[in-house]
Amino acid sequence: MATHSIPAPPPLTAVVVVIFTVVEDDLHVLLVHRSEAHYAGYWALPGGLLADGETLDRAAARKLLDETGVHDVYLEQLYTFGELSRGDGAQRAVAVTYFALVQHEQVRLAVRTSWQPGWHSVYKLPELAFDNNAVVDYALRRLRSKLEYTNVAYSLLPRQFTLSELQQVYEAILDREMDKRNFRRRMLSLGVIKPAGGQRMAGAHRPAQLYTFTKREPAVV
Amino acid sequence: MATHSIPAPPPLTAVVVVIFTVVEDDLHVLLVHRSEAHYAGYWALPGGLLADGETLDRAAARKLLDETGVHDVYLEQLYTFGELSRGDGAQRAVAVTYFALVQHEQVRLAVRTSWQPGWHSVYKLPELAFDNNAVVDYALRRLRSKLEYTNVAYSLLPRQFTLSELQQVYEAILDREMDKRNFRRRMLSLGVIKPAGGQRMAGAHRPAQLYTFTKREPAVV
DNA sequence: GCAAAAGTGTTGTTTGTACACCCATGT
DNA sequence: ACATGGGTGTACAAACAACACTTTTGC
Repeated sequence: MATHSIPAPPPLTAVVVVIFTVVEDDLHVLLVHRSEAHYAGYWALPGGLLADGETLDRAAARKLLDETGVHDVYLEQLYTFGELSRGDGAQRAVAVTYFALVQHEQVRLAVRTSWQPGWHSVYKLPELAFDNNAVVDYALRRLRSKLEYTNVAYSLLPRQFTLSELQQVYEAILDREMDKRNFRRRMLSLGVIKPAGGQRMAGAHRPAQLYTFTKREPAVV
Repeated sequence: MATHSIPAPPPLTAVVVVIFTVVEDDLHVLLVHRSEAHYAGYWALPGGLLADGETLDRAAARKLLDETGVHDVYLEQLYTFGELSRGDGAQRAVAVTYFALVQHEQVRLAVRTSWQPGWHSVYKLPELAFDNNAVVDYALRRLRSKLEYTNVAYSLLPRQFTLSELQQVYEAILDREMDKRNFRRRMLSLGVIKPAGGQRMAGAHRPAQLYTFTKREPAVV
């Protein structure tokens, strides 16, 4: 318990980013390995302190760029955690969390021995540092909900894609199978995608039509 | 611009609460009058600094109790604002915003000459301090969306109420008129309310049946 | 008996879900 | 010719929206 005579310093402001990507029909999140004293040896979400003269959104974008090399992707503030247990043990911290959606083909993970950044399936996560498991759960709930009424999936796919690829992204995130015909009808009637004109020949089967998102920026549909 | 030699102190953590209530078919928000140097004379949302050893949720509940005397009402974190312009002009602040839903009959506003706390219609707000107009807009959007798929309205009504009273709350928040029959059917079939048994005799017309919320705690319906 | 708010049903439209077969290609 | 994934239509169910008259009371 704090005493009256020695007021605690004000909490630090940290920014934490849940970076999602879809790799081979499975939803993954980027984790780094902690070597600091507190929670050493645990996997954790990437994060860091807010810098001088930096807005929260810019700090989140900077962390994302540092870890993955990507920018201009979907990035949204999630929730701010202010549990007393947060921080390095001595100094308390308030953590403003964000989530981001990236194409894993565009990501170049830093190869720093100490951090070991890497993708982990959200459905098979280990016990993470702090309350990071809860943060991922929260991010996943938000992502699932946004997927239903926005075009956020644009940030997980290249400019052109097939309907099957789009459906695989939805299925990976929602963790359930969907009907091909209903999915196609819904995507087209909501106007989130439109035919791109080309085809993709891939393997011993009928070529697939290519589609693009009508907007590659956040939009409610 | 900050120099290299004199690092700015870390931002302070403030908590701001958008307190909504419905008064006579109109949605109101609680504002206080600023007398501090920065934005002196403007109306603003109630808020204050996070205290030592206090979680964000507790700080928000404390502010709510200080301003209104109520507790155990619906209170949800909204968004965290980290614009550089926030703060008292010298010291930067990060503002974690919350919104609360109260019955105005239960509120006892502090009568402090300097603050002049009072209810203002959200549809006729003046220009507020900082970006507080944007905060109220954001809170209103969130409230409207929650109203559609949760039972949050419980926090705006007494234990027993008539269907017309409930409908007036919905109409004040959504700012549109609704059909009596469809509204009644929906509320009952979703199971958010149930008949309380009694009636209310009020004026020269048929008495109204009383209802209660099946749960007076947050629930998704 | 009249004014005022409470209460009540039906119909059409839209949205969502379930479901099975043919098509174009490479080998 | 066959294996592979791409592409298409229909029928039922559920949810939602529009709409008007009768009931109970106080005065």
